[in-house]
Order: sequence, then C-alpha cells, then structure tokens
Amino acid sequence: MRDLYIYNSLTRQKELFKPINEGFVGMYVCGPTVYSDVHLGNVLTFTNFDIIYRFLLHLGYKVRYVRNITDVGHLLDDGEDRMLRGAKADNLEPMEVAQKYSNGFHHMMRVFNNLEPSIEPRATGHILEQIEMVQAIMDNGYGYVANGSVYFDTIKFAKATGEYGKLSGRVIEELLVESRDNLKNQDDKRHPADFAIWMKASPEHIMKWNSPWSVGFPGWHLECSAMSTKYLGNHFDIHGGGNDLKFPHHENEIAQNLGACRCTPANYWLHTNMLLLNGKKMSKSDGNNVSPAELFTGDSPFLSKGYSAMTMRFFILQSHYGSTLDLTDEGLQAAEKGLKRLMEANKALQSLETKQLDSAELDAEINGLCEQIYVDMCDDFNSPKALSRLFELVPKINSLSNGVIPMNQISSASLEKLKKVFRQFIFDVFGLLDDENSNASGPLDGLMELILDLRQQARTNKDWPTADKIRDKLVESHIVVKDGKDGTSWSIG
RNA sequence: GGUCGGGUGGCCGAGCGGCUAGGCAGAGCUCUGCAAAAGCUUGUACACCGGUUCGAAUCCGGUCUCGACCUCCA
Repeated sequence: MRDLYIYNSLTRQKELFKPINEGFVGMYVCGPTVYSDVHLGNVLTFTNFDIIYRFLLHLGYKVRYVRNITDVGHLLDDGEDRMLRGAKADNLEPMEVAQKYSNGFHHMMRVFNNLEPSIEPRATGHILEQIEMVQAIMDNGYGYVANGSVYFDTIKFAKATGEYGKLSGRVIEELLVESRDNLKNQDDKRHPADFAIWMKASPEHIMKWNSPWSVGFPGWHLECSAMSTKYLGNHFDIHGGGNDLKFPHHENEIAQNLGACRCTPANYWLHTNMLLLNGKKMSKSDGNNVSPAELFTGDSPFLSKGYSAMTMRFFILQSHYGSTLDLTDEGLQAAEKGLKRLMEANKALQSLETKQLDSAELDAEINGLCEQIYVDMCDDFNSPKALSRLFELVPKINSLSNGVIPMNQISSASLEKLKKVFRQFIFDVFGLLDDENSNASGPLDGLMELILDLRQQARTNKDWPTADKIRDKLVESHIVVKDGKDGTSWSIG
C-alpha cells in the first residue's frame, strides 16, 4: 500500500499514517446534533470526511467509519437541551425531533453523494455505555458527584496526568486563573474547567434515564467517548471533526477516555476547517448563513442563482479540508463551469479508442500526471492539487478527442490507465455525479426535438430569419440552443 | 487578554527554499450563416520592513491586518 501522510492536530505535524492493524482503519467522526435543519457548514465537514473515507477505501483499506448522531445532552447556553428546544419549537416529542432532523440530514448527505458511514450510533441508544463510562471515571478518581450530577475533575486530571490541553493548546495555569472570576457562576462545579458527564434532570425535563447518581442524562462530550470505544475499541486510528469541536469537545473527550481507561482514544486527530461567508464563519445563530435549500434555489441575498449539490461538492474539492473555505457567488459560478468542463472532458475521454500498442509520445506525461494524483492525495488528502492534475490532462484529452493530437501518440495501455484514473477519481474518490445525466426533462425532450428539427429544416433552406426567431424565442423561455458539429443541443438556463 | 491559523494575480484557491498548480473571469485564435456553446493558446502574484542564503511567496525577526477557538455551533 502507498505511504499516506496525514496532518495530525495532536502533534501539529504531518505524519506517516500507520494503522494499528495492517490494512484496517478505524475512523470516528463527530456527527451532527439533530435539533434543526443541517446547514452548509455541516455539509462541508461531512463531505470532507467523505472524501477522506473514499480515498482510504480506494487505497485498499478496510475502513470502519463511525459517525454518531447526537440526540441528547447537547445543551444550549441557558442549560436547555437542544433537542427539547427543538421539540418546543415544532410542538413535537424530542424523539420526533431527532427523527425528523436525522431524516433531513440523511437526505442531504445523499444529495451531496456522501457514502453512509459503517455505523451511525445515537447517543440515546447508548445510555448504558455512557453510565458505565461515568462509573469508570469515578472509579479512577476523576469524577465527583454534586447535587446528583457528576462532573469530570479536570484540574485533578490535568495535574495527575499532564494530558489536559495538548490537543487545543490550552494551558492549565490559565484555566486556574480564570476560575476566580467565573467560579460564582458555576453552581455545582468545583472549577469552571470541570464539565458535566452526567446531569441530573429537572422535573420538567423529558429526556431522562435512571442512573446510580440521579434520574438524568449524559453530558454532551461523553457520548463520543463511549460510542467510539464501543465500536472501535479504546484505541483506534483516526478521530475527526470540525475545527470548532477541538475545544472543549475533543479535549474533554480525550480526558474522558484517559480518565476511564487510561487510553488515548485516537492516534490521529483530523480537523476540517470552517465554511466562511463574507469572510466570516458561516453560522446559523447570527444569520450569516446560506442553507442547502437556499443554495439549490438561489433564494438568498448572497446568491445570484441556484447551484447544484455537485457544484458545491466541486467547490469543496477545490480547497484543502484544513483551510477555511469562503463561499461566494463568484466562486460557485467558477466551480459550476469547472465541474462541467471536467465532466465533458471525461465523457470525451471515455469514448476515445487507440490502436497504438507500443509506447508513444504522450505516455510519459500522462502516466506522470496520473501518478501525481496519487502522490497528491497521499499528501494529507490534497484534493485541490489532485484535481488540478486532472485539469492539466483535460487539454490533452480534448486535443486527442478533436483530432488536434493524433491518437497514435498515446498507447492503448496509457489510454486505458487514463480512463481508469479519471473514472476512479471523479466518481469513486471525489464522489462527483454528472448533473447533466440526472437532468432528464421528460416531456420537454420530445417537444425540443420537434422544435429543433423544424429549425434545422429552416437552416438547411438558409431561412435564417426563421431559424433565429426560434432560437431567440427559446432564449426568452430560458432555453439555450447550441449548434455544434454533430447537430444541435439545448440546455435550460 | 490567552491559544491557534491566515494574508498569493480581477475573483476563488494550491504550493511553503531553486522546476514559479488549477478553476473562473480577461485577451488572442479556431469552429460557426450570424450568434451562443465548445476547444486551443496566453498575460498579470505572493501584506509590509529587515535578516539568513548563491537563491525566499516559501526559513528567521519585527510591523500591519484578517479569522477561528477560549464551555452554543461542523
């Protein structure tokens, strides 16, 4: 298998990826909290991990990809559970809220052509495991009970292990200093850096379970520790998530795992960066936001028109997962055209044939670029660079296709390899779909065939006024007519 | 305030010591009844000031500036 290098957030450097078990990868990615519709930021994160997952599969790894669904315990500022807030807003049971938005999330993942994870556990389905983990943390002396809730003793843990803050770069002394001002706001906690691993529920709280400490519910960070351990073991290969989860969520997750079993959960931590809009983080809470629905329809002050999910996916591919991505209308337009160009080139490529059996002039360059695509992807999943290689090949393909370069300048072996690399990277690794194919227009097709046939007759008779009238009227109806070498095609837009 | 990451051509976005990606837009050309579409070719760049080096967008120091996180967020 090829050498794969991954930027590890934990060590802040690129490292050679060495799986714990040869040929196998265990990967855990923090999934969404299903209390409202997914937004494009979520899409960015999960699409980035989808590409990572797909490439690992492509390299030949057997991957167990676990991505959770948070349906309890993720609290708002005022202490209200996100799920309950959602339930009140929609007048639904909490589990109806979870189901509704899980469905929406799954639908959107499919629209963006993200593969399903191997296991998608829910927090509410793993209450027992979470209670057991709280107990293990207590047994190791890193938890304390206060008023029915259980808190993780961050300070004690930090002092005993020296492990707290490594991922996020927090300094424990600063946490201590901070405490003096903030302590009065923290009811039961001994220290503001402590965090709840089990919360006692108030009487009106609906989502609650029995536990040794109280009728309550698990803390938000706990579910990921418990579920990753359950499905991947207490030590696995990759843990991923959005950058904004690095602290406190992932830091606390590590603390919990260490606190429960003295085991660092993952060898490699991957963090995707944020989606920006107007240079600022896209965020539902402050309105700096474009929803997937708005993206598709174009019904947003930030967009001039609608864009397909594949355009967005291509847009995502053009930047590295570790960099912020600034969503702009102009950027999306560029992506839309770029995607089309790539797809057209691939279509042309797949229909090329050559009888050249010996090696030929173009072979070295083409094989070199094909190889580079792998090198780029193995360098911390550098999809923009890999994509650029594909685009470097496009002029060659088009020139072969339209006869500017004769077909005997490429050997059949190289041509087959090129075809395969294009197919595999565009569809299998990058997960792009051809929008054109899914755009079948039903009854319009027959109608357009008739109209274009009439126009062709006029053109054959050199009746330009009639031919142009048809074309102009169609443009008014947002149908563009394109006269090509092999007949006339049309498209909506 | 603390921690971290950025500032690259008109826009987006890679590269991170020499070989100066790529997409879009622009320009030229080809095709075409005209147009559109498509294709081919192609220019402009590394926030600022010092330093290290034979050589820096890339390393070091400083300045300005933007953003993320610091218990709501993917």
